[in-house]
Amino acid sequence: MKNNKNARVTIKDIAKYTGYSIATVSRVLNDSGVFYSQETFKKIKKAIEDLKYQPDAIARGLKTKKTFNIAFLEPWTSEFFSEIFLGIQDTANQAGYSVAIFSSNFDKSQEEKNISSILSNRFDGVIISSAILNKENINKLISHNIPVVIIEKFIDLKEIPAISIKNLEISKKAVKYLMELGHKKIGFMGEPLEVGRVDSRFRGYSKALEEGGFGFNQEYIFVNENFRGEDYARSFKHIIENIEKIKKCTAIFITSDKIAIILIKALKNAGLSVPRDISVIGFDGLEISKYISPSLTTILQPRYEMGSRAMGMILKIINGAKPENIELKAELVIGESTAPPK
Amino acid sequence: MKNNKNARVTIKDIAKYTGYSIATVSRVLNDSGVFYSQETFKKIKKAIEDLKYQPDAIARGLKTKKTFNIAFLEPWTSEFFSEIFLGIQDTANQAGYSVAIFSSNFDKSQEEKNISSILSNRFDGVIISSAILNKENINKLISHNIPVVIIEKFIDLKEIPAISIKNLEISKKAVKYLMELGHKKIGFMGEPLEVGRVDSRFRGYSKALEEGGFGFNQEYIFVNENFRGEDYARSFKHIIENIEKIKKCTAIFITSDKIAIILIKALKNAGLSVPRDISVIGFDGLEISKYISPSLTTILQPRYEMGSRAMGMILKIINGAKPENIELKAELVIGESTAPPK
DNA sequence: TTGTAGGCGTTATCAC
DNA sequence: GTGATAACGCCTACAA
Repeated sequence: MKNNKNARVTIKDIAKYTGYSIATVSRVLNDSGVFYSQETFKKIKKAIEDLKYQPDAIARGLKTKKTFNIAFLEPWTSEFFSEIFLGIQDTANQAGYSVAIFSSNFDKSQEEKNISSILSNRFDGVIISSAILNKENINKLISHNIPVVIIEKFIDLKEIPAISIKNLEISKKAVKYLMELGHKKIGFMGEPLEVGRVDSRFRGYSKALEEGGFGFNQEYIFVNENFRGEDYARSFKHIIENIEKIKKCTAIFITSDKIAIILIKALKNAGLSVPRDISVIGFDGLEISKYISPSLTTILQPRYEMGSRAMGMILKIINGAKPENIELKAELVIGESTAPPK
Repeated sequence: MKNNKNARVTIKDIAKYTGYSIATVSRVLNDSGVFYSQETFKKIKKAIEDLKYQPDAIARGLKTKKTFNIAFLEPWTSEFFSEIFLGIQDTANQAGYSVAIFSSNFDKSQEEKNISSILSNRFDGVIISSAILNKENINKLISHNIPVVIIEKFIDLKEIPAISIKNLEISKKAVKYLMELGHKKIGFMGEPLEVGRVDSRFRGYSKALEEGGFGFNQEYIFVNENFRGEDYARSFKHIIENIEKIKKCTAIFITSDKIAIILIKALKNAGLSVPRDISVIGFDGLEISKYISPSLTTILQPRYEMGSRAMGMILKIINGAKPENIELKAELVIGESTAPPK
């Protein structure tokens, strides 16, 4: 039963090999009930083994309209997304789905291509944890009726279920912690407010100051385009250029561990030490943040859970339900980068 | 021309909408020559716009046996793989291919699932930059005649084209650099030799010692299972437990930046300072390594190029050629973590 | 319990 | 230049 070339083994080959019809083979393949005898089942299963048959998801999908593939959109394959992805994958696998990652590399036209590929390949669902650079793209997905869930990003479409952490609450808590240490000149540093959930983090920061009876000081706000993306050097340069202003703070609350790490380096370059001269709080709770010196005080996001819950939402939508938005709790982890002001 | 439900717009709809046959529509779609008039072309193009038609890659793939999808296998979505992926993607896109990432999360059964999904979904090529935990899996791919290329991993199958850096050469150079600084007690730390290309790195280390007239000292070798994977805590613990032995070295060459960073922290915990007490050289050249203190002396791998060349090899195989193995040059980047012994 | 046949959305081989 | 029509590999009524 050798095919001349390397032609795929199909359901037809199994049928010929066993003497059954393709219909029966298909039934066994799909285990879809009891419409075959034990013997038939065994014989066909054996043939599948013998011939190393691999079902053709493409042909199947064409017929069934289901591919059992989920797409995960991230901006960059960084450590931050690893555990989110792990959570997604575990939950997906359990339900019989596979998940493929699409990275936009912060590029608009790449995002376009990814969306187009997802559409063409009929993914059954899309989990987005990447800034959508072009809103049109998301409309394409929903207009094709593909279930979409957003993780920790702001998108002003109420129909799309979202999952995020309690950014405002935890940010407030972090800043209050700084206040409790005795800090009065507390800065805020991060990407532009429209990125991710930076706006909520900023509101948490403001709220904490307000509730603490502190005035809001524009001088202490370091929100800048240069912090966007993955260009470490650009962030570093920007900090160096603004070091004099930054030095006026005794503590800074930052929207990511990455920027926090860069800041600490820049301060050191300028002859300042963390936390002796300035305290620093990051955001994300990356593993690496525990192993640098000083280790970071940071906000740990429950990444695995964010992923698995997001996938759970997708499954709900696939099953016709309408999931509620979810807000998970984050945790303030105290490291070595914060101390009372001198 | 509204379909009752959200049915996909098909080539048939376009045909009906324009009055042409599906055959003609297909021709225009594929731009496959000049077998239609300008007018036909325009009309059909317009209809595609009007109806927001998205070609169905699934149906197309069923017929053509080509999906124009490439799979990239990584063990974990870390920063290290970002640029490799970027290189792959750029080259793939240029040739009209999309690439999806599959992460095994260091899990054998997940790897199994990924391979199975890739097979079922008929990916046109697979780029592997993940340890293959089960060799059977790779055989599945080649027995299905799917082009495979390996990046920076050791796999004992001569038929599979591989791309890597000159591990031996650059490792030797790094260790010689330590010797030039005056170090005599130089250690080697990393994952078991069968991981990735650790064996070549170890050979480079040994060779440098040998050529320098140094004896090889088993006491200075810290190769251990605990350095495998992404468990920072486990690596840290292992180092702490062996700190007395490690202290006997005045310099250590390490197989990854990640372990190097953890080592520096552990040494600090033990009251030792890098590079004052011990010099450290990492491997990979991650961005973050420049922004910790001390910044790492490390070996920079040309990640983007590794990716784009790997994709180039896949394209060659698809076109029927047999690509040669490639060895790229890496670069020793001097940071703050190395100094003469005290 | 099993087989026949039509169709999923395309492409490709024929005719016209 | 354009239009029927048969595949591609699978699923699924409908028959038997």
